[in-house]
Amino acid sequence: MLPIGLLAKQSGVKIPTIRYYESIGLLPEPVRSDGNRRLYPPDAVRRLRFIRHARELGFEIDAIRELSRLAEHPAEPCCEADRLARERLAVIEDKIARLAAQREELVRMIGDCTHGQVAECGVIDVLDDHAKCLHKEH
Amino acid sequence: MLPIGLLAKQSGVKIPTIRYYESIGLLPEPVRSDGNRRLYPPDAVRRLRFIRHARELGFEIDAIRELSRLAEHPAEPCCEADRLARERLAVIEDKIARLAAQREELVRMIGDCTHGQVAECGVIDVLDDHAKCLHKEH
DNA sequence: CCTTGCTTCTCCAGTCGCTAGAGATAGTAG
DNA sequence: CTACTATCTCTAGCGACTGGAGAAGCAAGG
Repeated sequence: MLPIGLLAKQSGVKIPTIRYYESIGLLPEPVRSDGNRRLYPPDAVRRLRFIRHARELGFEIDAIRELSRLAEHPAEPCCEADRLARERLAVIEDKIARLAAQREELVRMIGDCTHGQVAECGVIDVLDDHAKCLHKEH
Repeated sequence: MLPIGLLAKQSGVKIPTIRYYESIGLLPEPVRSDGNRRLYPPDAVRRLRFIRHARELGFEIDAIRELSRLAEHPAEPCCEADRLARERLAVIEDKIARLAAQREELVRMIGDCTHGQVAECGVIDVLDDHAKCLHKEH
């Protein structure tokens, strides 16, 4: 059985975050030692790594709730996992598209900067007048 | 002089957001009517559009504080505006890179899904074992 | 036995940029 | 005068943590 500090080290999830996950019910409450310290079974490391990995891929907590439930039930059909992954992919592609548009705009603004006074600055100028944008909507 | 609802319509910024901007000092406190309603001068529309535009490009409030200060002082050198824009650009490129890595990983996971049981699901499988990832760090 | 220093405990507040709601008042049209 | 709309203030909530205060447990050294 591991204390929380060791679990944090082995899973790569910080101690307060582990406690937070417990508080929102993403992790089950572990048993406690005589002195009220949390004690985790060895496979808690795997569970937490799973969660961390899913977070790194940007899955939201509620999605991870479902994903880790599925991971504990290998016999269930995986269509739900597939759906969640596709959903996440769609969100990512949307974000990338938005960021790419922002980047394009910013590059142009920066290129228009004369490095002189604000009055001639492409950056301030474009911000001041949306009509000078490439995209009507960002 | 415009009431807040009209300002909201003309600037594209919602009423509660306008009040929020005022509360954090991003917008100056407007004069009030006899009945305590906010009344804005016509150029408040331009100021708010500027802010909205900067937000659409992802600038943080503190950066916008500085940018709108600069916009009101055309004679100042614009190097600060330039710096803020470059900083924002760097953040965007970093985000895009991260998201692209996530996307790549997700596409691969989804491709590995057998559409059968969780036990053979690429999605759950990869989440479960970080070693199956393309990138050590996301 | 006592101290030192590390880990862990609980609880609460803060982050960012809004957004939503409650309940009260002002202004306008009929 | 009555509806109805617009606006007012204040408070709390979102998501996913993160940090701090202050107390208590625990192992090792003297």
